[in-house]
Amino acid sequence: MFSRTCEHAIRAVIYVSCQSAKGKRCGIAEISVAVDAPESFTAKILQDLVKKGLMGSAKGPKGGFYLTQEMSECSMADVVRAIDGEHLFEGCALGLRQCSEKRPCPLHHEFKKIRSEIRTMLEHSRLGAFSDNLTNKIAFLKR
Amino acid sequence: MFSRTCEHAIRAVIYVSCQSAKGKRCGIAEISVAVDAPESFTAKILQDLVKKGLMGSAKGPKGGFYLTQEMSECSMADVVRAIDGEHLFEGCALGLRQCSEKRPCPLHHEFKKIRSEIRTMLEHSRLGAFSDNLTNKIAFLKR
DNA sequence: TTAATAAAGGAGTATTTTGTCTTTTATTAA
DNA sequence: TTAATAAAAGACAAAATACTCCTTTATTAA
Repeated sequence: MFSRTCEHAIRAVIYVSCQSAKGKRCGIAEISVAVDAPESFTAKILQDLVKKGLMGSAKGPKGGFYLTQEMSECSMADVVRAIDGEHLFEGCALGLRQCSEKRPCPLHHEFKKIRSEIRTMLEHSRLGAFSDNLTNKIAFLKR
Repeated sequence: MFSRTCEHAIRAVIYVSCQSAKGKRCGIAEISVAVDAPESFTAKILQDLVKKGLMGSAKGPKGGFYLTQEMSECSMADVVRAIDGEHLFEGCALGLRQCSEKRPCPLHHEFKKIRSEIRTMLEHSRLGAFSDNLTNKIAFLKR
């Protein structure tokens, strides 16, 4: 569904969002432990998210990663798009480059529904929406 | 969604099903052209499907691949399972190894629905069901 | 019974994805 | 202004996936 990189990204972003909600910045060391992802790889992924404006970062002591209020209103779909691109939302299930309504693959109509549900679901999930469940241990991030 | 290998597998199996419906066996050369997939790779993939009983094959002249009546009643889910394993149906969207109802990842409940729809859709798609649309050029397989 | 055909099997190569390591740059505070 | 901290950047390394090629085995039919 998502690339592994994207899985790491989503877990990290949720963790950071959760910490930001408590007014805390966090460093990669802390994040990578919290979401059980390789540290340097996580660093690279977050770098990417920062470049794409989905996360904030500050260098030096007291630095770290964070989400602004605005960022925490971004959707999961934005994160997925930033890392994996449009593929999940647009791509043909059978890999046909020019699969379309007019020239559909045999699974096109069935998958259309699924894809649109995935999209809708991800578009409606705000990054900030998961903090509470995490904080109250109703949801988990460790692999 | 599916691995590329699995995309090739599904396209090939649909093509073979379609030919079998017309009483024709087909060789890898023909299949790989029809579904626009690399020939030797397709050969390997079909080998796998044959081993797993989802397709039949015969060596020598007049040989080739085919689906029996019984095989054409298998589901797309069977093909996906044979190639990509259970992951699509079971795996956690965020890659948590022990994501479950009791210890869910933050997206667990949202994804549960999606996954079950994917499964249902694939379980209900019989391999034999696509021949007509292909034959009548209502659906296509070329990448 | 031999030649031709076609899949099976095995041992690779190539590409992409995942992940690491080291150096550089920016920020803070003593 | 210097030492410590922490992210950014860039160049690699490892692993997984995608794909190829060559040899072997089975089948058919002349």
